[in-house]
Amino acid sequence: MRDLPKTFDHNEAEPRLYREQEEAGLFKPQGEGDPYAIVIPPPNVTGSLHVGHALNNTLQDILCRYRRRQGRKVLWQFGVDHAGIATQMVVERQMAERQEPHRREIGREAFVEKVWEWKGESGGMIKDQLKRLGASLDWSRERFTMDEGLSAAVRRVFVQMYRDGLIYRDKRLVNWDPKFQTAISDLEVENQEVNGKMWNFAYPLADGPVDGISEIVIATTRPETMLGDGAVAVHPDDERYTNLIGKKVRLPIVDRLIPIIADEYPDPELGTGAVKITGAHDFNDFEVAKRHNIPLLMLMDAEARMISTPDNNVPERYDGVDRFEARKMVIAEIEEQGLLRGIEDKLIMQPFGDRSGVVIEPMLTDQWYVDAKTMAGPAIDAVRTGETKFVPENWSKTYYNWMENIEPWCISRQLWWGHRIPVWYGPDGEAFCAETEAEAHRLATEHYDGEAVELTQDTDVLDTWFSSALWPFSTLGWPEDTDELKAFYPTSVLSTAFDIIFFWVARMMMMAMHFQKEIPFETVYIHALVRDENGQKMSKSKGNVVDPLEYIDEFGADPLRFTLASQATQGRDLSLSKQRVEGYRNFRTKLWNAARFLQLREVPLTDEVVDPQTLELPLNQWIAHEASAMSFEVSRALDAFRFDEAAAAIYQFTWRTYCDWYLELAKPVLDDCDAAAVTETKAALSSTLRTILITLEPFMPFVCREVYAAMNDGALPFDQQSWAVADFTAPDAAKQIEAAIALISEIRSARTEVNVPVTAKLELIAINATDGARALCEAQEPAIKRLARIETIKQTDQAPTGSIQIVSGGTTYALPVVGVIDLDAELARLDKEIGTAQGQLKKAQGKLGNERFVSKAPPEVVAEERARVERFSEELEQLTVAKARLEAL
RNA sequence: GCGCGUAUAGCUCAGCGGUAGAGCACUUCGUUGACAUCGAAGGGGUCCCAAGUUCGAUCCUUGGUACGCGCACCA
Repeated sequence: MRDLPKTFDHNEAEPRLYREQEEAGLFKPQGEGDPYAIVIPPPNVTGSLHVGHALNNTLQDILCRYRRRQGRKVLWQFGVDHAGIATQMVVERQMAERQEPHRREIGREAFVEKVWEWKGESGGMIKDQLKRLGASLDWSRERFTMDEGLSAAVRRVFVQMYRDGLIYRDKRLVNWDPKFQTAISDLEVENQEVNGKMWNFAYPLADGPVDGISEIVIATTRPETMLGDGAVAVHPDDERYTNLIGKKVRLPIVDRLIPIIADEYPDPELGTGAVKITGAHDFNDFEVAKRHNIPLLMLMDAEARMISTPDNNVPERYDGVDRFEARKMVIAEIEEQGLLRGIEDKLIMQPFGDRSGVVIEPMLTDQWYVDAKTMAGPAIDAVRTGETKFVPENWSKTYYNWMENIEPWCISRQLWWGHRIPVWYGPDGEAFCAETEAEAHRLATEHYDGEAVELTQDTDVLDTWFSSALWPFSTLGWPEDTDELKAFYPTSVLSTAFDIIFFWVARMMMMAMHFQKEIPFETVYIHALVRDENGQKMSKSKGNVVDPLEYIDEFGADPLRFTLASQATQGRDLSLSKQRVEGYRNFRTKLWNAARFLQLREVPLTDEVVDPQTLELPLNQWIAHEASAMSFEVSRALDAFRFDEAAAAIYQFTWRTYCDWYLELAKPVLDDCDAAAVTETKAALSSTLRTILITLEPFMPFVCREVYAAMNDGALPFDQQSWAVADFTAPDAAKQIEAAIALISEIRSARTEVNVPVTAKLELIAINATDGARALCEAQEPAIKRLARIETIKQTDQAPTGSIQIVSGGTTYALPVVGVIDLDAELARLDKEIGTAQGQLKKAQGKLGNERFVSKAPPEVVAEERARVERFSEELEQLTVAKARLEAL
């Protein structure tokens, strides 16, 4: 046993303790137990630890440490995501800051080289931060979505899906990000409401007025796209326009003739009921254009600047003009021509790139797609049958909702950082999809009848989420048939935030069901969002972002972890407040000091196993009983992912039960009792502390390890201690100690209320004590004396005059306080007690007086109510007697 | 428009068909040998509103109010 210093220095201890664990190999799968695996949601290589990571990784760490101690062979798989757009953006920005040439100038290969360099230098930051949090990840198995093995997995999957027809190339409208000049998926588009305008333009009828009508007025929020209009559509039932269907209008500015067509799409209630159709720049219009065979005119280049081509007929003055500038020009020209029929302010939904923040442009391009609809079927079934469970369960609805309406997944990105699409093209554009270039050549040679041809690889890379979707099996070594894959797949739990269900969880489900024919994980635990202490969403612009590392600096990782766990309830976001972290820092200190108390009394941690059955003292039986209950409660809660309940149980037990009561009640035993009682109590003090350390360790690994190591006297190393605690109950002992606690509390309360000086030692007189009360006073005499500041305990059948009287457990106790008693205060106190008893009695009697309650309520409820009536009337009687005596003085 | 969620103490949140809880904050008292990062005692709630189901509703049902989130649409 080594003396614990007065305080726990987390800044010194935590890094040291972490190193010790890592060096001891504790984070690697150990033993031959039932495998338990969690794959970490791979942080971005650009990432740094934010509160969401802190929460998620704390919870995963708790699960892993808990399962390890249960003897499971635990793998917590670490890895990092290459984060295509995000990383390319970071590196490009850095290059710009250093005034280095743009990536296009240095070329693809050199740029990718630079990104790898950058990754090597600054990509590991989050690892150190996770270590500071205490995350027990297996660093030796670190993977990267672009390492060799995972890249091979990506190619295998792509080729397989291509051959199965689940990946295909298609020309359709995509969400185009003009800043990054790449396509992005629907999920990467954020629709935001912005203040915009709606303009009404008149398109003159080409062949003169029809029934006196000479123009058709369309409404648009995007005037610049009118340059590419291919038609004007009206609803077939819209009587205003029936006569115009089939006529042509002269499109202003470009001076093209376009038809007026009838289609179900226009809503007669909206706008003018006539809709301009720009097939190449609007998703709805694209569908209409396809139905009516209307030409799709591309208006913009990759940077969303207007282009003038022989095809689109756009006047040359627009060539190279930014789309928003072009908008102004169009409006001005329309107005000049006298065709502007109105402007209206309007809130419009505008699509923005989630990374770039610029307005997304629908563009007609060739892209690669995954047939998500086909893939979704088995993934939906896996959740519906309960093979994979969402916790909390209601997230499965979100999952179904999305999966059942899933659209093709655009997986190609016009970026340089990422997995290059494994497709090579022949001179005639013929595509050869293969895992290697050599294989592509083989296919090509075969295709071209033995003729060797030049092949060029597709220049696009894959969506980052494509490789993440393989994470649960690619990190275990797939496509190789590894031992890890056999042992740890399917993984046990996936823990993540709800906003990533579509991006990641759903796609992992689809890929896993297709390639493993088995679920990727048994449980998807969806944790809450961390908000600031006012419940506000954290954001850089609000300036309310909490840096978890600051809390770790100030308080240590343990309190932060405990705070996050204690707040991790189901179905509600959590608010992270500094005060709460402080509160749990105090909790850590409390535990520390309890351990110091044991040291002071020379109680080390040993492995002298105390069989609770052999305990003699009710006090020790009681703490063993409580410790057992606590341990089972924590297990139950963790099994159900109720981190908050687990944290509450261990907190409550450690502070309230062990420190407040058990240590205090044990002191008189240690001081005054015989050697056997002292020995037994020391053993119980020790084994209960050990239970606390074992149970708390998943939540507060650092302080628990430090205390255990310092106090260990010949016991097993901490990590060999098992989670299991004897299932022990001692109802009689529990009853007695609870009664003692109740009595002591009531004496203390009465003393305070009647203003008895704290230092005054009183006599306690049990009046006509019940057998139980007699036994209690005898067995717990030292404790009652010490904790309630009692001089002597007596039994009598007559209350003395001039005393406070309390009723506890059916017995009246008198505390003679002649000279110090505050008569009015005691009267007031008794009145309060009487009032409470009366209230309870009335309530219970009321129920029993209700005929229907007695006949319909379950018998045990009725019986309970009867017992309450008895108890409260007795108590009331005793209190009334006490009051009468007092008044008689 | 579709879907999900929340409303309980001053604050942040648990909870339960039968007696309403925790942490923090607040009040009073306290340098008794683990702990002032502490201890003891205490104050504080129409469990959002209304109706219904029930012997009994804070809890279940319906409707309302307020707030939040996701998806879709808006020429």
